Amino acid sequence: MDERAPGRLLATPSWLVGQTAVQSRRIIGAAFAAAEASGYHYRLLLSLAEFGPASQATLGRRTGIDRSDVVAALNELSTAGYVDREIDPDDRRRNIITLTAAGRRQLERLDRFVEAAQEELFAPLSAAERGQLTRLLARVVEHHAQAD
Amino acid sequence: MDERAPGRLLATPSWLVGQTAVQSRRIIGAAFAAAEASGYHYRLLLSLAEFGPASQATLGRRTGIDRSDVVAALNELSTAGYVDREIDPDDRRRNIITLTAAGRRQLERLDRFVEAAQEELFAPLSAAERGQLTRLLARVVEHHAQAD
DNA sequence: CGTATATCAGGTGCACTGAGATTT
DNA sequence: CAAATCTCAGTGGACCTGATATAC
Repeated sequence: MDERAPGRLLATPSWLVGQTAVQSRRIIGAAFAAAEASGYHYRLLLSLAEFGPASQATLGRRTGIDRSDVVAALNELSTAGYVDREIDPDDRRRNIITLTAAGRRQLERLDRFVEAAQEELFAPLSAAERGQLTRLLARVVEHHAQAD
Repeated sequence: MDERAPGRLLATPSWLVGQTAVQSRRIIGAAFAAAEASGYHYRLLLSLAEFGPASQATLGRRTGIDRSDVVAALNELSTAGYVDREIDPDDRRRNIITLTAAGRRQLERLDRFVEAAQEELFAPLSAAERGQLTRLLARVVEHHAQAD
């Protein structure tokens, strides 16, 4: 029984990226599920920690999460007590989302999961190679982020 | 309005991989949809072209597609006339899937889409850098393929 | 007025799970 | 018997669309 992948797939970067993303979701998704969190939660908490309070629309643009999913994820984060949501008095269309102390602690927990997941996912690569990979992909991602 | 992504995300390889995969699906998915195809179709046709006729279980293992999705995708490929499906006389549990001439032509069409998509997706990278990226990711994918 | 924001309802592609029927 | 194969029904997370109400 031959289970090799087709050689042309193994030479196609877009397929390799997709397969790596699958592994990534398996590893990180399991850890996040155990913490009753999600990738959306992590991205939102991270953005709030780095840039401070923001409106939902801004959070969506910063994290690449759809406006519609931002609503749902913030509902969950809010009922868990990780963020506060209040109307902006200067522009009553907006909600101002603020990270709570509990939210900061949750982010630190999730950070450890993410850290461990990198280790597992990129186990075959040296630190220098991981740096290479990160720089190459960052250029690709930034290139497409500008085209919108 | 600040729309920068959090710096820690841009330094997290698993997130970069995921974002690149999203762009990849956008670009290739659109082309495949126009050809009434899918990523599953491409992978299956490619595997058949490289290794010849195979059972559905073998196809699933080679392409990383779930046995359940192999059934559905082959239904579509079969009604489109791109593959033949017949019972293996030596083991009547198995179906032997064979690529037709039309399937080979369809694969060539899809190949051109995939080729063009690589160009668009990895536009900011030189040929040498794309080679680097491919080699790094191939090692990651093969590492996780062995662990099953 | 047009634009931006927040919300809700739904749709899709992809990976996956569980169960059943058949054959080895 | 156990194990493998094929099939079907359904789940779930992530991404995306369209429509609505409100405020600027």
